[in-house]
Amino acid sequence: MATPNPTTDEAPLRADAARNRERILAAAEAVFIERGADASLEDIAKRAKVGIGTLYRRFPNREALLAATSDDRLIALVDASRAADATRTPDEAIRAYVAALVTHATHYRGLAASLGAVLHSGTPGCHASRGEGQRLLARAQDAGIVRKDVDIDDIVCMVTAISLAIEQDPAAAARVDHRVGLFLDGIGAG
Amino acid sequence: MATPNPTTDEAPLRADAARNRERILAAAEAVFIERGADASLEDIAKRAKVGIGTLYRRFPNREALLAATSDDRLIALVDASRAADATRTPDEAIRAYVAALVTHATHYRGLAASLGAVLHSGTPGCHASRGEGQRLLARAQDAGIVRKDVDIDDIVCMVTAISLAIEQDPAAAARVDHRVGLFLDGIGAG
DNA sequence: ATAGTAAATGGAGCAATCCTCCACTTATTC
DNA sequence: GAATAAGTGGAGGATTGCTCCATTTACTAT
Repeated sequence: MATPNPTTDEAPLRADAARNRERILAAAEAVFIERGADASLEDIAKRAKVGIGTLYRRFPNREALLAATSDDRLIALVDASRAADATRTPDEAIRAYVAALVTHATHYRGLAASLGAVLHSGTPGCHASRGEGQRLLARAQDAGIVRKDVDIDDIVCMVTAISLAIEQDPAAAARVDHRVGLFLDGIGAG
Repeated sequence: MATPNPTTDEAPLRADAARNRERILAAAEAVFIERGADASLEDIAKRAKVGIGTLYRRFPNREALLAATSDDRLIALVDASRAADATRTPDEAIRAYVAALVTHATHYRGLAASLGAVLHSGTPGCHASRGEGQRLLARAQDAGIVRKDVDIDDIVCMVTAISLAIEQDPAAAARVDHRVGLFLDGIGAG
């Protein structure tokens, strides 16, 4: 029984390990919000009341930890987008989704710069959010409002750039919709 | 004589210090290109044959060093833009300038993410390049080919996005003009 | 129950880097 | 050729990243 869980190919965690994993994630979220994405991993281990070795065993590097803490929020964001799908035009839907991603990427300082890596990490939330982005993009392209040669990574770069600008100057947060509009007009099939 | 140099309010550097400053800048440029914007500052000091204390005295943090190494190139870029001004339409001029900024921002890995900070650092090159961007933008807006609600920071955001895309996938470099075109179409006063 | 074993743990310890501090050196001025 | 202000270098403390492995713990089969 190498693959007891059909959605992953990893053996299930032992009960104590699963508990610790959750504790690490909760601590990481809290510390990242307090101190930014470059916070000390030892601080996180300490707050989770776990040895540093345990943290590294479960999350081999900072990226993995960032991705894992993002996971729940990314999935929630995808669910919300799917739920609202029927009530929105393709244009509204993709704008709303991009704005939601920006909100996610500015949840704490330093996350924006890692967004690209997080969305390539292969976690469930990463897959889900890329998938939803692709779906909305395809829908917009089918509707003829976005060019065919735009892909999901173009969108990720756009979200990253808008988020970095907010990090450097929080006043830019007021211009998120404006900028999303600029970019989407830019990639529009005029 | 507190302000012997009318363009800055700092006392002029002693001859040896000015020499070392140049050596540090040259070393920084080389090391950043080799190892990216997060290279070790001690490596830079070593290559400049200067103590680490000297580097910190002149450039109190990494941002300052990044901004200073960008300065010459930014000024060259502004000069080139001004020189070519008479021969270009407002549209051509702004496209060329944005493309030049992208080239600058992709000069080494990690610079794109700092572009916003560099262009807010207050160095001469930073002022000059923002000023030139504003001039070209105003010219394009007066000519009715760019929306009135676009500002220089929107442009910087756009340059950042395109540059990040190139960093993640160097093949995207071939599509710079294409992407600049897309986004400038987007901010056009259609 | 309990013995066997594979998984999990924690933290000591080494390496890399940041950045400060200050005793010493050097350029400049009068 | 003093006087002095500016500049220098690098030792060293602090922080952090990450590895390694002796020890502990949860699960399983009997």
